[in-house]
Amino acid sequence: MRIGEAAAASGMSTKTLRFYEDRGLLPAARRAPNGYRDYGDETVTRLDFIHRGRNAGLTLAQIGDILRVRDAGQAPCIHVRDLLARQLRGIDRQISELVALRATIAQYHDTVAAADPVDCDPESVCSYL
Amino acid sequence: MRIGEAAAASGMSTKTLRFYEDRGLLPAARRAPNGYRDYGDETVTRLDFIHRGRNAGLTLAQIGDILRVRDAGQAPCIHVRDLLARQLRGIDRQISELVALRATIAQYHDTVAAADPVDCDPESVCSYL
DNA sequence: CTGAACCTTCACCTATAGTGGAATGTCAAG
DNA sequence: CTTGACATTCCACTATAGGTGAAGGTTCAG
Repeated sequence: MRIGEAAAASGMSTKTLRFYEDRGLLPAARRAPNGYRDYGDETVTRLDFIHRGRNAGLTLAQIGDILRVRDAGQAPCIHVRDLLARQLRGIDRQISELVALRATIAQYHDTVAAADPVDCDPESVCSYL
Repeated sequence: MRIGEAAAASGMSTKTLRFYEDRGLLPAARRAPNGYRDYGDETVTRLDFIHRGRNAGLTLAQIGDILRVRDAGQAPCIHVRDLLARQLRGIDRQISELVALRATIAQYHDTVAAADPVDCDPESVCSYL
């Protein structure tokens, strides 16, 4: 698969794929005889993982750490295990922050929804927004 | 409470507090006769909320939206309700991304932890990190 | 009276995550 | 055999977020 196809399949630009390679999120791609990058299907899977990580608010650096650990696969040392444990704790913390925040916002929402919602003038700027 | 105390109480710099005021996350502070900002305890609570939001991965803009809606309190219009509903959906999406990611990472972690973890040479750079 | 803490304004900084553009190479279709 | 779509590298530039620094001036406690 050429870079354009991989980009299309993952909803990213070719620029972005080369950029990810440069940042170590994608391994240096196999090359066709003409020098073009030649990707396998696993690259699209990997790009989806990156995409999900981004959506979840992880930085490229964090995602890169995880991917590199996963790539290691065999012969994991104790430091790798600890890195993953730290990532898990960080994500757990982030999830519980979000859940708490969600509860707070849900409460505001319920209060607002319970009151008879007055439709304000759509022409004027809503003073709360 | 002066800005320095509020900053210390919330673990931020005075610069940051003025910056938040500028961005609308803090209301324009009451002023002492000498022109110094004079904060009440609720400001520290508010700063903590901002802090938690940041930790959860929300942007200042998102946090600001929530705070402004909360500040509105009375007379909420339909747009406010919709904004809150959108925020909730966004946060739900973010949470589910994180939960999915957590599962994936937990799986890597378990695999690694199951293997007999060899401690690698602490002097050399770990090739996976 | 001096120094720490405050005020404003404006510029600048660092990181993150890309994007644009130039100059060039490859290749399939017409 | 050229034209157009797609590819290559490399360097510069952009946008956004979230601040920080510096200049120049006031206020106040010791």
